Amino acid sequence: MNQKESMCQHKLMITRDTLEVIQGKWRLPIILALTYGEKRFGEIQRDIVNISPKMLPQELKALEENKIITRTLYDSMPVTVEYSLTPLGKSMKKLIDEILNWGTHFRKEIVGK
Amino acid sequence: MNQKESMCQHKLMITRDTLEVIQGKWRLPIILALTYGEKRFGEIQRDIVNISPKMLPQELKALEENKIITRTLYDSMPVTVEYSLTPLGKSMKKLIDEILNWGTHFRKEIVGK
DNA sequence: TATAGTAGTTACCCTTGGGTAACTAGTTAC
DNA sequence: GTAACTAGTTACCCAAGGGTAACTACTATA
Repeated sequence: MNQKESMCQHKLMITRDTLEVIQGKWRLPIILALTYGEKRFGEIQRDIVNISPKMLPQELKALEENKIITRTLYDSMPVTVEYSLTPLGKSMKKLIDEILNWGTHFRKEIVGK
Repeated sequence: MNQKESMCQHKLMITRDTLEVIQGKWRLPIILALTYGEKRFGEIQRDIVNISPKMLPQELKALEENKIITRTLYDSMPVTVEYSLTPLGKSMKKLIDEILNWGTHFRKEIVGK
C-alpha cells in the first residue's frame, strides 16, 4: 500500500469514528439539547419530542461511554439525575456549526428549489 | 411554541438533512474518493475496498438524487461511466474537514487513551 | 464460439435501529 | 395504603441497512 492509499484509509477510519458519535436519529438532538446547559433526564425527555422511553436511556448511555456527556446522580428526594456536556462534548461546537451551516446551504439548493 | 423552541426545531430539521447525506457506511467514503477528481465506476469500486456490488450503485444513485455527484455516460466501447462531485458536493469540503478534524481529536481523547 | 471487460440488477438473507407497552424501585404526600 | 413523582428496564415487534450470489446486456477480442 502506498502513502496516498494509507492516508485515505486513515481518513476513512476517522470519519467512521465521528459518524459513530453523531449517527442515528437521536444523538445530535440530545447533544443540541445539552448545548444550552445541563439538564435533568425528565427535561431532556420533554425537550426532545417523540423520543421513546427506550431510546433516551440507551443513547444517553452511548454518549456517556464515548465521553461526550456526563451523568451526575443527586440523591435528593426523589432522586434526580443531571446530564451535561464534557469538554469533549463541547469541542463538537465547530463540527455541529458546520453541519448546520452546510445543511442550510443544502436545503436552499435542494429542498428549496 | 415560543421562538426558542421553534429555533431548535429548525436546527433539528437541518441536522437531519445533513445526516441523510453523510449517514451510512459508504456515502462519505464515496464522496472522499471523488474529492481527488472524477472517477469511473470501476475505479471507485477498486478504491473502496469491501464495498459490495449492491451498495455501490445504490449509494451512487442516492448521492446523485441529492445532487452531490453527477453521472456521465460515455458511449465508448465498452461503455464507461464517470462520476464527479457537483458544486454542491464540493461545497462539503469544510464540513468534511471538520468531521476529520473533530474525529482526530476524538480518537486522541478516547481511542488513544 | 467462448472469454473478458464495461456497468450494473435482482432475490434472498441476516443484523441493527428504533418503537410500543408494560414493568421496576425508591420516596413523599394524601 | 394508595397515588404520584423520580429515572429508568425489559420483552416483543417491525422496518431499514447492508451482505452474498447469481444474473443481465452490450461489445471486443481470441
